Amino acid sequence: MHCDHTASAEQLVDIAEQRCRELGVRFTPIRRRVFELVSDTPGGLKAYELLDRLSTEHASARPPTVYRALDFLMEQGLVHRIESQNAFVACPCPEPRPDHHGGFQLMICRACGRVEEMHRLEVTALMSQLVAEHGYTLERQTVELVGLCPDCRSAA
Amino acid sequence: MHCDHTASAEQLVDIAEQRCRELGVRFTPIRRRVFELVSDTPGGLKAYELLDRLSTEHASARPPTVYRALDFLMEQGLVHRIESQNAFVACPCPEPRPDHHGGFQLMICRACGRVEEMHRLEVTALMSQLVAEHGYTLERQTVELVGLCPDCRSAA
DNA sequence: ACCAGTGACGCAATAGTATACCACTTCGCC
DNA sequence: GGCGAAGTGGTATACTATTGCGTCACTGGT
Ligand SMILES: [Zn+2]
Ligand SMILES: [Zn+2]
Ligand SMILES: [Zn+2]
Ligand SMILES: [Zn+2]
Repeated sequence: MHCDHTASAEQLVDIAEQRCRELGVRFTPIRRRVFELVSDTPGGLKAYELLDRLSTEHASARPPTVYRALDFLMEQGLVHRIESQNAFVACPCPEPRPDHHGGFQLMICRACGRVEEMHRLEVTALMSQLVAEHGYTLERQTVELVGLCPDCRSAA
Repeated sequence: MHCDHTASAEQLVDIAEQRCRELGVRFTPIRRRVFELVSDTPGGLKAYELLDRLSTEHASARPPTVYRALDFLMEQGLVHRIESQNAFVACPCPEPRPDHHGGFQLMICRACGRVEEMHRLEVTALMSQLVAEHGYTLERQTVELVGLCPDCRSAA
């Protein structure tokens, strides 16, 4: 039920490559590099920060370059968008599943920017029930929880 | 526990005015008009749409004009931001409370754009528990649920 | 090996969202 | 009336994201 989310950035890249092969989609050098950069940044990366870093080694990079790569990675469920911050974070799951795609929760430290991802079925269940009470169906959930992480809390 | 959310736009404006008086903050003509425009739009309004509408009657309106008004209204809890859409929606609560401020959930129809607001304590409780298990504190939650409303579902 | 079809990329322009800054006015208070 | 704080006008700019089009590279079938 819980996957462990302890994979290193390198491991995530290997897993992503493997996964793309299985799905028959192309993990091109640009996509790979973008995924590496996002994976290396625990707090998530803004698109133009990403562009800056990518530019240093890939001079022809432009906004569409990074947005296209991010769109691809999001479609594969390898990267998620943090809506409340216009930022992008790598999915830490070693084995992203389809049901996970629209059903994860992010926990964000407002002090240090750490982001942790959860995918708790109870949350999805509660949300489904909630919307059902109003006659809605649930297709996608955005859940972003902002607070203080243990480290920052004890520092304060 | 549940407030009814059936107030008309006019009623919401009156309530907001009353509320600002109580709090000792100024419900200026610009702020009032922005709140009216947002309240009149059930699916929420984008900032520049709002600017367009405001401009027709208030020629000197500029982006800062509307963002300042929106910031004020959000501080008072009269308007919420829909993070996943860069849009703003009026809080339908006749009596917004402080605990409500960071603890509401939005249900959004992807077909017609309707937005309904809920503030269910069970959700906040579950989120608090969830983050507590990871040692975090919870200060603010963004919960946006996208799906089909009853009308759009039966139409499909 | 050849070719057509598709998808990825390079590149320029533009659309859309939000803030910084400074001057001036209005308000509430003394 | 004088004062400080808050609100507004106005300009500029920063930040975020998409469109459109031409070209190139990979893929699959022949
Ligand atoms: Zn996971
Ligand atoms: Zn922290
Ligand atoms: Zn309410
Ligand atoms: Zn609908």
